[in-house]
Amino acid sequence: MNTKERFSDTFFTRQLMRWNANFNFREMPWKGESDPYKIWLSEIILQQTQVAQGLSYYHKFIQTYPTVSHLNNADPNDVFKLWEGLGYYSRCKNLLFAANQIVTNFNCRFPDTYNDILSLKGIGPYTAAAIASFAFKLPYAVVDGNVIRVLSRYFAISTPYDTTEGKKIFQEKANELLDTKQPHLYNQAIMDFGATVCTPANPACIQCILSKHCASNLKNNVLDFPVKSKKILKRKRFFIFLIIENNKKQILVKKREQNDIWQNLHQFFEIENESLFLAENDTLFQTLKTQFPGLQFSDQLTVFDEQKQTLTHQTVYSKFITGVQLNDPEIASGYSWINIADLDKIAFPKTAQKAVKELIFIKKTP
DNA sequence: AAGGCGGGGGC
DNA sequence: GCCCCAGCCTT
Repeated sequence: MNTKERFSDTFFTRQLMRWNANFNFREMPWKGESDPYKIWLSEIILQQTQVAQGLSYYHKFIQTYPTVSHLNNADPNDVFKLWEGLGYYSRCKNLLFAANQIVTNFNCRFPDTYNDILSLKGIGPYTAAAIASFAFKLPYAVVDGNVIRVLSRYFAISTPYDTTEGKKIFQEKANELLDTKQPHLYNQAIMDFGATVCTPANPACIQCILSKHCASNLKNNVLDFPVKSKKILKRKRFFIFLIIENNKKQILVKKREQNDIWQNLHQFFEIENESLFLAENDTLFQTLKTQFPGLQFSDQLTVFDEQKQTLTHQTVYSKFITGVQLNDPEIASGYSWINIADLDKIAFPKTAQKAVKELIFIKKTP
């Protein structure tokens, strides 16, 4: 083998496929699956989500909605309830939208060309390539976080991947490297390789069968790759949620429809106010009483639960307060009453789930 | 082109 | 604390 061949694309691909055949012991339920519906579900669930985190959701969804028709006929609230806790809730909304696209535009049959798959809501270049290759053996190369990491290190690509130019470069490189005769095996192989060998921190370069030809490893700067251009700014949010109860064991809630976090999930009566949040309880309760004459605050006004949640772009602080009733119905416009016993049928953000659980628990214990 | 979107886990 | 994860949509 001459030098040119050793450092060629075909060398990379051949070595990777060899690793896959002999040393890839990663197991996942959808591996080798050919039902495009199941592959689609697994891919949507795993967008920006680690396998371990998405696994139980995959099983729940397959069991509850075994076909695209089941999903399309479902009550959206039930689907969101099943998605509850997984995050990135627009994925769930788009899942429902796409299920309808498949039923109405494609006569209930999952589309079998790259462009038709790409036309479905919530499916971008990565997911379209994954479904096209895994379900239909079509020659499209996936580019996900794993692929970007492996390629940027092996070829020492220093173009930031989160730019238009970077995306183009990585996609083109991935296309060149693809084993077009067995794209499903190749795509699975490179992602498994990234997830188990060429990991973000502490990559296993010592045992890596590609390390002798890996440009960044040869320069001893593996951890400088991949290169990213933007830094995420984080802002703080302070929410006070009043758990307003009537004398029929009902709680005031509404679905979050605004352009904000937790769209399509539910919330209690919301007050977003930093200084109020940070105030002492006495001051907080006193201010609430004067600012909301339409509410009636009991003597046992208490902070029921307090939470801090770290999201990608925000740090969210939440207080849940009980002991509040309604004087003036006007205050509650946009909200509606729900039986406490039914609170577990609708989806809430993770940060509210402790409060929800305790509410239901209290209701059950007289 | 840039910004927003959840929650969990590794270090 | 910061970074990453089988990315995508909207503006």
